[in-house]
Amino acid sequence: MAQTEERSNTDESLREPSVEAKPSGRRPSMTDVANLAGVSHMTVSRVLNEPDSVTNQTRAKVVAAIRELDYHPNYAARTLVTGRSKTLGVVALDSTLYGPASTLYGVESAARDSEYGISIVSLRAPNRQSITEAIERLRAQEVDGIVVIAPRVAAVRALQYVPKPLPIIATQGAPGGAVPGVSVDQYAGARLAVEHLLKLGHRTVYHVAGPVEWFEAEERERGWRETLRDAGASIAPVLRGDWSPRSGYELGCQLSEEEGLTAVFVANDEMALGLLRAFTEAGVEVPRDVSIVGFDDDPAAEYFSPPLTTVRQDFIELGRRTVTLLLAGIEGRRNEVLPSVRPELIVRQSTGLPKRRGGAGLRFRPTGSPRRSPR
Amino acid sequence: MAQTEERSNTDESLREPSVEAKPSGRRPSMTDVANLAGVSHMTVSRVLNEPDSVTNQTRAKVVAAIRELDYHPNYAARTLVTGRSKTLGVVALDSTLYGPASTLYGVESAARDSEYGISIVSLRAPNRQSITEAIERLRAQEVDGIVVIAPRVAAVRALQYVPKPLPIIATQGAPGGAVPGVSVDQYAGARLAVEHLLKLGHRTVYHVAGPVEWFEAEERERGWRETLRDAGASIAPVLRGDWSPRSGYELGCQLSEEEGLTAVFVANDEMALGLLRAFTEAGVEVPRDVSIVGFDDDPAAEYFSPPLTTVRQDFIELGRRTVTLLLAGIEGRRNEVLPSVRPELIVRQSTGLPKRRGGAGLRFRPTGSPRRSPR
DNA sequence: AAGCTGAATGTTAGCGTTCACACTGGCTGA
DNA sequence: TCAGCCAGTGTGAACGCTAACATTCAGCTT
Repeated sequence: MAQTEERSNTDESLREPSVEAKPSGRRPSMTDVANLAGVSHMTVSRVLNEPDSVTNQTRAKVVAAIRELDYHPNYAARTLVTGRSKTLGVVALDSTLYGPASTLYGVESAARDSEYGISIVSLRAPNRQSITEAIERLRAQEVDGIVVIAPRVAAVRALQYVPKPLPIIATQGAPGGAVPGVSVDQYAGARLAVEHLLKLGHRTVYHVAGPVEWFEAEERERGWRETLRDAGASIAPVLRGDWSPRSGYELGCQLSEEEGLTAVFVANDEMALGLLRAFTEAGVEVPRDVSIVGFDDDPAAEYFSPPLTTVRQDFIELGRRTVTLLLAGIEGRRNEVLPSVRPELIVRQSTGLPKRRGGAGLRFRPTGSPRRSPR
Repeated sequence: MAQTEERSNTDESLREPSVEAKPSGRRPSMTDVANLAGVSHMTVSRVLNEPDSVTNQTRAKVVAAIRELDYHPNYAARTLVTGRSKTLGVVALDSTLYGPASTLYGVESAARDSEYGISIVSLRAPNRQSITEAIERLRAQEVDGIVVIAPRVAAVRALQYVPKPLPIIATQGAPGGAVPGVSVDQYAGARLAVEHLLKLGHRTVYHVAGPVEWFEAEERERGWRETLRDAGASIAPVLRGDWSPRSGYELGCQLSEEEGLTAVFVANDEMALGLLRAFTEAGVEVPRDVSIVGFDDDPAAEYFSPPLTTVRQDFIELGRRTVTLLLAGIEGRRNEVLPSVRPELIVRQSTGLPKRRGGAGLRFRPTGSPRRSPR
């Protein structure tokens, strides 16, 4: 009864509006809408995809029918026939860090504005196989393009093995690399940080870098190194962490024993927090004894002790540009180039004038409670 | 030339193995595999979906053909006919916070293990309309079920308006609520925190709660309140933040002026950081003057100044159980109940014995004056 | 007035799967 | 011996959509 399969073959009167409602129990299809509106399913399709090719009057009827039935197009069917899913894949590594999480948010937001959905795959291990596997997985889901928020050198190298010409893009990727990328200008950000320190009068600046193989880490390090070089300052050996507060802490313990240290540029805020902690424990006071600059402007950075001077990256904008570029690739407009996003220095209280020259080594403090300021 | 469209119509000899390879330029289809293996497309389908219903020999041939052509099934076609996409939708609010980001990671990881993909939609505003819209969006993408990592009361209420019986589940949702949910036992976590403080000798504990409308906030508050009540302690009015460090800071400024305050239970680590900062600025020393306990165990908490005593939630496990429950719903095994995840107290250095009885108001350095005002 | 044009709409044939059923043919049991 | 069965396989028809082509018919041109 519910199904009316025995519709007569001589159906001239079929095109009466409202005849033949949707068989209840199933989601309404384009044909159901067409029947209700008294048009062909193709007209419904046109109303959805190229509304201008349909009369105002017809369109109104169809729109009304769509509303009445609460019709939603079936993406699977559309994908099957067009070969496009209107979905972007995102490969994320370590998405609990502030930076990647924000970038993901920016990407999602921008994709939505362009009517694209987002499928996400996290990486378990940051090796090439894992990346290849993630990409395969997304390909199987028929994504139209892929964003990689795992800007490691190895990752990008792995991308080159992607067999089919699936548009792919890396955030914070190497500018001019084999895989197109959009990035915040890490190099410029690093320069901002180091120049700030130099301007305050520090004679040189130490650097706690991110892990090797990460483009961001490399660019920040390069910015640091070249700024120092340009200023004729001496260049201390680089210390290398893994972005985590823990690694910052461990490196901080080392640094607190370093003679003559007055300023550190740390490659992200999380590590800077670890450094701060290590210095506090060692009785090194920031910024009195040592100035610290971070990177990212994690919302927490403002509440560190002391509030952290850092370089702000606009991750949302980064996500937005990434999607713009990827969609350009998908729609065939290759080779579009977007300028990198400018970072911004946020000066807070973790930086100050260098300690007066000739002071004692850092690890020697006046006896007594090391934390209490002499008041 | 590349395309071989003119394949003859009289193709009786077509079923010869290896005759008629896939027309290059297109992704191989099931039929291409079938032709290569000398079987029907249906046999290929069976090899993929119910391998046991096929002879070893046949299966071997088919598998070989699949390998040779590097065949991957077309999910869109499968989804179209089965009505299932093997994709889970995730609605996330504020996914740059540590908790939600970790949960997302746990969900993704668990979904992958069950061969499900993840589509994500972020919420712009935390209102009901936005949630409904997000769910609509995911429904359009034909997800098989939805996880909501935005455990607000309003959100869950919105879920009840979901028209079709789409399995839906909320992390950290109300146990026994209208929408099923899995959660870390927030109530127990709060008890852990407050009992710890009480055991140290604090006569009462203040509470900085999360925003109203959040289940987590409510449960933590309830745990705090009941523990205090059970201990016969007095209950101070609740302060309410929005999870952000900034709100913690603002509330901390207020609290630092509070007479008789010796212990605070803060509903998450980010706000606790803000509190710490406010106290530091006000000259209130933690834990000497005031003890603080947070919630979540953000990896950064260990490096706060001082390192934060907090309640650890296993977000990964939470994500895992959420997916388990959701898949049970999808596969028709409704009403499955999973026990909540136990939280764990991590004692660090932000808690200690209460200030020696007596003592002036908090913003004054201890000078040995009696604390209990002889009222 | 006949023919042409082109905008608006309709018809048909897939896209690559799975589902429901039909067909084999070797084995069972009477 | 032969109906009956069952495991293994094949056939054809959906699923809901869009692409490509076909049709209609008002408004022109000639």
